[in-house]
Amino acid sequence: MSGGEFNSWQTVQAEVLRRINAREWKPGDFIPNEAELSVEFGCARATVNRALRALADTGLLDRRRKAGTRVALNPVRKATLDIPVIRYEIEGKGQTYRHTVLSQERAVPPSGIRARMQIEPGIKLIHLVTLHLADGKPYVFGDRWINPEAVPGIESADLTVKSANEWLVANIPFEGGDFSFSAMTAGKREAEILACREGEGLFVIDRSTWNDGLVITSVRLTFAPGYQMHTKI
Amino acid sequence: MSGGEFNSWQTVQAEVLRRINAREWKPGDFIPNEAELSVEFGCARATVNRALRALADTGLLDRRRKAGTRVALNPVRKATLDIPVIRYEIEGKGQTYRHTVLSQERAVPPSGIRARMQIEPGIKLIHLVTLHLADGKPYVFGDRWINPEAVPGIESADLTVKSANEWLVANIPFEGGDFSFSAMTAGKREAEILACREGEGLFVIDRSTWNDGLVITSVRLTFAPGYQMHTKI
DNA sequence: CAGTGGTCTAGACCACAAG
DNA sequence: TTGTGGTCTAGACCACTGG
Repeated sequence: MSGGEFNSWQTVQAEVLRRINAREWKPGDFIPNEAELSVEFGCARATVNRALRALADTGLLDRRRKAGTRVALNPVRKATLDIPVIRYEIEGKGQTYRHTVLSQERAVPPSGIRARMQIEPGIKLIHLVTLHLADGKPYVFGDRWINPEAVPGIESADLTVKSANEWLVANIPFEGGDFSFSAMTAGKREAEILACREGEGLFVIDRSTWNDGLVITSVRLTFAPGYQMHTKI
Repeated sequence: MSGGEFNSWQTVQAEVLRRINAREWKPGDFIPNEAELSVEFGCARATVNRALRALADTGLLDRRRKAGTRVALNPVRKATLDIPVIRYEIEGKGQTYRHTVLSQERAVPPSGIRARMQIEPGIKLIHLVTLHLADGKPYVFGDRWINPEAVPGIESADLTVKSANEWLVANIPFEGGDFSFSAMTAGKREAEILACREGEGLFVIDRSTWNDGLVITSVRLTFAPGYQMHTKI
């Protein structure tokens, strides 16, 4: 019964996982507390803590002070997904990257963008449409709004050299971002830009990033047909 | 210069973040080692370690033994996204959930599925097509293949009561899964099942889960138009 | 109130990899 | 070889929250 060499947190984690998988601890069950497990496993409580905390982070355990630790009832697993810069994504596949600015202007944003970015009516933002190409073929195009108030220096940047996204991540820190993933149907504009047929299903990412309570930029990335985003648990 | 009350790892993390954002530590720069920081911040090295490790997990820092810790050069940020059970997702919005089995049979899978699931040619799997409805309207349909070798008891389960996904997560442990997100164009079949127009763009999730080196199930979820997946950094 | 997880500490040893 | 992060420990106190 008493454990053997469970002195590393990975070992403890593996054993806990084994017991969950073997249904020795079933979903909803409380498991022994950290002190008890540390005795059983012959290690420090901090080691048990690290192992259980990691499992809780993935959504497999549910931990609450005083209540204890239980095996999660509804396994809402958490996957982590990488948000790469498009250039790295393309170059990582061994393809050559190029991007072009289709248009750049100051304009009053539509209401949807205004709401997303918490902008007063009538304020003009920078509106930038860019196309990113992999091996010369359209890969994704970005329809981006930038709040110049939140981005000092953007006016003087040459965004035809470095893409807006790259310039922003290199120059403007941000606290957080919202992402949403969806699909859309290619209209005339998308079909032309991405060189695909009208009516094709396209993968879309909408992203806003903010800092100091100010929304910096909001962008819609529309990918050419065939794009896939991957992740693992 | 010497820090004030940086005795919690969150405080240390916040200060490190501030320095990165303020460009006191620029992308690519090495930052002081843990021992030095623990002296400066007046806390234990373990506290600094926890703070820096958390930042490295989000992709903001790059840490290597002997080399040291540097501010990440290419900011591949990591977002975590929840993989909920569809019923909970729908019920969480206050809508009523219902699902129906459109077909269930044993069949030899197409080669794509065979490759994904590492199945020998000619082996029959369980093929299950289900539709999930929110407030009576089509929400998503699942085209699923199940490896009966990896899922004892599936034959006797009534999957019209509990959906296959729910039955699996409740009864079959798994080590990991692959996810891919993409878009497709609604064909005749999708349009009929989801009650949408042919040619609409649809959001698609392909997921495989495995355990003990055996692929348990592979499913393609095709969502009705308008579906969005959200996450935050 | 009291039990549980959350965290900090000081010190120690180890594992890895850069030089 | 040696510096750096990675981890373990034993003990302590704290914070939250269930009863």
